[in-house]
Parts: sequence; structure tokens; C-alpha cells
Amino acid sequence: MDSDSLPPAPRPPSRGASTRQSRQRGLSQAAIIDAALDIIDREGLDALTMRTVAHALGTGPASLYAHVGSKEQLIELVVERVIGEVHFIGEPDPARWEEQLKETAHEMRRVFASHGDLARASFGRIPVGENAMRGAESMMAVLRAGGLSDRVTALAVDLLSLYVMGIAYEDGLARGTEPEQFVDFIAELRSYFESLPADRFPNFVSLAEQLTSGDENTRFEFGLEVLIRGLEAVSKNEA
Amino acid sequence: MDSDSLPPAPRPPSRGASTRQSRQRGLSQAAIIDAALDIIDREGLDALTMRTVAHALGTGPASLYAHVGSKEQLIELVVERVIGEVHFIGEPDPARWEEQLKETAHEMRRVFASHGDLARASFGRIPVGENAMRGAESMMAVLRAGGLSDRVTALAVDLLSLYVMGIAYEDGLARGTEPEQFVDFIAELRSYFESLPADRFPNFVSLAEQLTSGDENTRFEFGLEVLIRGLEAVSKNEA
DNA sequence: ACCTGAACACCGTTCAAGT
DNA sequence: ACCTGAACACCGTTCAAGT
Repeated sequence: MDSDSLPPAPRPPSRGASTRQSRQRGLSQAAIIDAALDIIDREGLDALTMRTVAHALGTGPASLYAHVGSKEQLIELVVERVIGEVHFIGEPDPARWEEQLKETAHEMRRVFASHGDLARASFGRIPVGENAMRGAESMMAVLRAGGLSDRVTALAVDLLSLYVMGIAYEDGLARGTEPEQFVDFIAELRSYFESLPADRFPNFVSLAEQLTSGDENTRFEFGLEVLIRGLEAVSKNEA
Repeated sequence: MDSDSLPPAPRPPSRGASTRQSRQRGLSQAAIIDAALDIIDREGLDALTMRTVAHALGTGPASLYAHVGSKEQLIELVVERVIGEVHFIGEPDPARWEEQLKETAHEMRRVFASHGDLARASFGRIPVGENAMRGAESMMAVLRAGGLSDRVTALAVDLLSLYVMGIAYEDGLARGTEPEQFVDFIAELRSYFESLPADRFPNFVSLAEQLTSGDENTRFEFGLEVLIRGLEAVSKNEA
């Protein structure tokens, strides 16, 4: 997974301070990231606290600040680490760019789905870590191999990431509530839609089933299909 | 803006408690929502605190709980109120469904852009308030007028909302930092991309300008175009 | 019924002091 | 250089007590 390190990336304004390194004297940045990710996996993002992380490592919260600039930066590091778990396309195939893009999207969703509601914290960040950069590089390679212009490629990588992380964000929220409770809520929602006054809400009434029946996978698949077909259309139009 | 009230909507699992009404004895739910929105507009979502809201109204935080179940619910009420500012399409025109969808998307973005980073709190919520429902109803009417199937309409209203709110979320983050700082960061980012090792990051290097030049409006417009062209394609395919 | 002060159980972060 | 305890300046929410 490792490779030659990159020059230092610019940091987005007003995020945490810079990182210091420790040379394995009990605590280390890696151990802190591990502990943080473990908490997110098992108890979700809200349970992630400088205090809970410290506790898991047998210290107090103040000790973490020798290895991590802030809680904000710790989350950034966790996200970057998790992006490292995503398998991006290594060899772009011009004939299969749509499939390869879908594969990548599925991979990203799968990985974030395996880490609680971490996607919530990841959303809206401009990721400049090594793993995130490699991922974007791979997506751009696939898009260009598919014949998309420079302009469309640059916009598309952004759009696709927004979509996938948005879905992952919502996935995480749904996972935050008990599955049974969630099913109940959807059922309640359906009968609520059906009970609406038909003169003012004709579409809610007649689409009540459609609106509450699709599972999250078909929603995801649909959006992906729309985006890729849309990219094809926009790209064709440009030429 | 008001109309006959709807039957009580189901509440998503594990959000705030139910609302009590006060009859204008100094404090009221409306006044609390006003104060909260005002704080968000001027200082952003992070400045919204039960304490800051209470302070703006000349009381202590405990007093708010007679009118609002929780902070979570207060935010929900603020979001619902803000959605009320969006002008949705009243008369769907079958010949102009794409334009009408774009108009609605622009309206939503415009309204949320005028309320700090509120979109961040709105994202991922299933909105069941009256205003939100009317908005979704209007979008579905436009989609169906455009000839989209029930299935595609139901999925599309969801997809479009996800996109617009995702963009609005990012808008809000960008607005959180000083404009000058943000420009500097983008410039830094560009030279960082350009300085990357070309053997491992050929696309970042050659697309450095494209990746850092588009302003937020062109990004938004591009995604909207892709989505709508994609919906056309998917819809044609279905028939 | 509404409002309040005080308190509870938390936060992230700093800082002087230790090694 | 790293680690720590204690403290600072906050949170959301509860609850007994007031009117």
C-alpha cells in the first residue's frame, strides 16, 4: 500500500494543525488512528471523542495532542486511512469505462459502509491525502480512457465523488437506527403518503408505494446509471 | 404560505421529542425558530446553541424546552421553515420539464445559500414537513409531466434532492472560510497538483488547471445537466 | 402552563509540570 | 520529546422550584 511519499499537500483553510511524529514510545499516530477507527466501526462517529480514544489507549485526552493536531485532523487521518482500503481500477479499459466507473463507485460505497457512519465526516472534504489522490487519479484515468474531454473528466470525478459520498452518508444514517425501527418508519411513511389529501398531493398518493419500496441498493444503482448515461450524453454533445 | 394542516407525519426514529405549543406568552416556537435562523444566517451552524438562542431571546436555555423538544428538532423546524422560502413550480409544463427541474434546483440552492451552512444540517434528513412535502409534490408533478414513469419519477426526485443538497452542503463549507483564504487555498492546490510526480499522477498534473478552475456555479450547472440528460436516457431506455 | 436557576454529565483544548 | 493531571470554557438536557 505504501509508496514514495508526496510533497506536503496544501491544507484546507482552518482545519487542524500540523502533525508531529512519535517514534513508537507507547503512543503513536498510527495507534491513535486505529483506536479511533475501531470506535467508529463499533459505536459510530458520535461516540468518537478525544476522551474515548484516549481511554481505549489507556491514557488521558491531553496525551493525544502530541501526535494529532486536533480532533478534526484525527478524523481526516481516519478517512484517509479508510480510503486506502478502496480498490481502485489499476488498468483503465477504454471499452469498459462505464463498468469500471461503476466498480469504483461500488467499492467506495462498500468500504465506507463497513465503517459505520464515517462517510458523514468525510463528506464535503477536499481530500489531499496520498490514498485519496491515488483514487482520484485512477478515476480520471478511467474517464479519459473512455474518451471524455479534459473538462468533462475534471467535472465528472468531482460529481461522481459527490454522489457516492452522499449515498454513503445516507447509508450511514440509516445504519444508525435499529433495522427494525427503520422498516417500521418506512411502513409508517407509506401509509402517511397514502393518507394525504389527494387534491393537494396527488403524486404522493399515487406514488406512495414507489416512494417507499426501493431498497438502498436499487436507489444507488439508479443514480449511478443516470450519472453515467448523463456523462455519455454531455460528452457526445460537446464533440 | 399557510394552508390546511396535514395529518401528523410519522417521525423518523430517534429524533427529538414532540412539540408543544405556547400561546404567545413571551416565548413561542416561532420566535425560537426566528432567533435560531438568525444566528445561523449571521454566524453559521456551529454558533447555534441552545444557549445562544436563549440569549438572543433574553432567557436561559432551559426555557426553550417548553416549545421545542430538542436541539435536533429545532434544527428540523428551521429547515422546514427555510424550505418554505423556495419557490417551487406551480404549473408543470410537459414541454419544459427539464427547464422547470433546473429552475427548482436553482431555487433550492439559492435559498440555502442565503442561510449560511444550514444545508449541512438538512442533508440526509427525510423531510416530512408541510413545505418539504409540497416541494417534493411539485417536483414529482414536473417529472411526470415530462413523461417519466412512476418508478423513474420516484427515484429521480430523491436523486435530484440528494444532488442539490449535496452541492448546497459544499457551498456552505466554502462560505465558512474567508473568501480570500479560499482563493489562496485553490491556488496552492493547483501548484501542488502541478508539482506531483508525473509518472504516478499524470492526470493530476495535466488536469491541474481544469481541476482548480471551475467556479462553483459551473460545477453545479454541469451536474444538473448530467443528471437531466441521464434521466432522459434512462427513461428512453425503459420504454 | 410556562418559565427559571442550578446542576449533571459531558465536550475539545491548553498549560504547567513532570520525565 | 513525550506524557500527564488539572483546569478552562464550553455543551445539551433535566429537574425541582417557582408563578
